[in-house]
Amino acid sequence: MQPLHHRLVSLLIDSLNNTQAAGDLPALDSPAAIALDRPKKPEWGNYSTPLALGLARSARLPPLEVASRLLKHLPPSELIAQATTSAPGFINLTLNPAWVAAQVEAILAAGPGFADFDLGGGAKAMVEFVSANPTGPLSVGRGRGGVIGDTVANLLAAAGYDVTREYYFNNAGKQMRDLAESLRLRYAQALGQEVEFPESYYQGEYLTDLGRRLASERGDSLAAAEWTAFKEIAESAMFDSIKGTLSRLRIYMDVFFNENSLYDDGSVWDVVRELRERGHAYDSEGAVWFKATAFGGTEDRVIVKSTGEPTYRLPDIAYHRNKLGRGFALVVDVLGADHKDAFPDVLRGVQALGLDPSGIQMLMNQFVTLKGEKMSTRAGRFTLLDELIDEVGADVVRFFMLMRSAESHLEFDLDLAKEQSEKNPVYYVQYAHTRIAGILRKAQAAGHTADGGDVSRLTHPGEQALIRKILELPDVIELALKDLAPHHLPYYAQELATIFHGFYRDCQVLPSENQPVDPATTKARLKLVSAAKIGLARALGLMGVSAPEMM
RNA sequence: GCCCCUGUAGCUCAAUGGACAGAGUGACGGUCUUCUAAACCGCAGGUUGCAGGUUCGAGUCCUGCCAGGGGCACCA
Repeated sequence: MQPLHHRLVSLLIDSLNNTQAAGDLPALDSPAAIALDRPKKPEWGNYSTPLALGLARSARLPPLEVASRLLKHLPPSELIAQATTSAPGFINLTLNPAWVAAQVEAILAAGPGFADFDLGGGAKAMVEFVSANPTGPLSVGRGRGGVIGDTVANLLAAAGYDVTREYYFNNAGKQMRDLAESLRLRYAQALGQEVEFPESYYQGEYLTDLGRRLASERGDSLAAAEWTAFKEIAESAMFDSIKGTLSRLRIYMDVFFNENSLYDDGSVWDVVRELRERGHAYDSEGAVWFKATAFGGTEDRVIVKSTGEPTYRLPDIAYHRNKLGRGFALVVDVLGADHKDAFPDVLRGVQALGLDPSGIQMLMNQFVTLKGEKMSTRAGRFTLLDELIDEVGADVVRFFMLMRSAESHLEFDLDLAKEQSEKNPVYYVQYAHTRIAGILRKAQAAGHTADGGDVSRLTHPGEQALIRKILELPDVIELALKDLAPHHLPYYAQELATIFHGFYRDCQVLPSENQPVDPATTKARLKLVSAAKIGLARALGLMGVSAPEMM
């Protein structure tokens, strides 16, 4: 179902063209975008636009005059019941209640695919997220990027993209060597040896546990083993842990991309060679520099150290070229605040290779605090994502991680999250869904069906408001994608739940002893609540939150 | 010192440059022999960090300050 505002904007564009063609407005440059708001006051209709306010100056006419001329040429439409102007120059559109009511059938026909629409045209899109190196279990902070990335992937799929979820990691380098040596020492300790454990090593308890397990399972057979043996054991254990945690949050990656493969296939060094050939890399002080300043950077960057080793920037550039080379029209990098400043250099690198970086977008998320405590993996003073899931469950973790805009700091309110009551917004939304499920169960038991229900009876303000709200979901999806702002989803879900609860209060569906309901009304309302159930379930599903039948 | 993000009700946060800045939570007061009260209704709460500017219109854009977070490596 196409976002509703597409259809309304298209009417306004027609109106603008018609008005100009009729000579009622001079020829003007069409505005780049036509804003459409949902006004607060009922007398301003369901949608309004400041279009005329923007045109007034170049048309040399009062805004209100522009608005009424536009209205005169607004093409007739089944969507619109009334179009008015209001000071200082707004155009207000009221949806046609008959059209609104009829959409219930369309929602029911769409079923679980309701709110899907074609924006991507089947183009390949990738969301790269989590991307933690396998040096430890996932922290709470990683959970935010994980949930955000997975939800953006869901949104892209709903909007007609062919989506790949990708996890980028590096299992070489100093980090992994430190991890291996840390494990070796923990293993030695578990065997009863007195060893000094350097502060720079990984302090986390998970390695102590793993060391003990090794000691009990393998005895001292690893005492003389190479560090690479410990690396393999640790890496495998850490990936098991990471994948396990992600699956508890219903996150499943399509691709685990190893940075090493970019060395194995030579593409890292190809980048250096090509940058040199294009004149965008040069040697200085024994290192190879990327001329980032030629692409708007504030300073040039070392890509190969004087030791001959690449810096992190080089494989990053090679990786992003690789992404584009795999045919992804859209690439979303979900990054933590600590990596966002490196992103522009990656784009410049890709551009320097002669590629178009415009399809690569960044979704930065700020850190998560839990009870005000800062988290640091290396110091081992962090709260594990697994512990948080144990505490509040996957639904609450997902919903809370999505609730704040990504660039805003997220203070995870554990007390509220643990609250299994009306205070918790997750349950508030889920409860609306179970209320509907309850009505449908009861209807079935009592022999009420929606068969032959006439949705044109759905004219009550509570009914109309509910339908209009359900119809907003495609618009919310599009907005969330345009701004890469998945937090619009939990807000929408809460609004939809609120409006449903209001409907529930005002509009009895099934007859009861003290509340008789016309059988035809029951049938029509059964259709409506089924449509509301579809909308709620879809909104929850996009967030990866379950939609329970009973609570 | 420079760059990026954030600063909005007591608290946690929304608000594509549009109309009188909204929710939740907390406080207070109501509504259950219910289509499940995990709900609903009412009431209270604001100089949108500060100072300028841009325009028909600024929480939103620009400049300068202040505060918090993140970065500014031949670390990732």
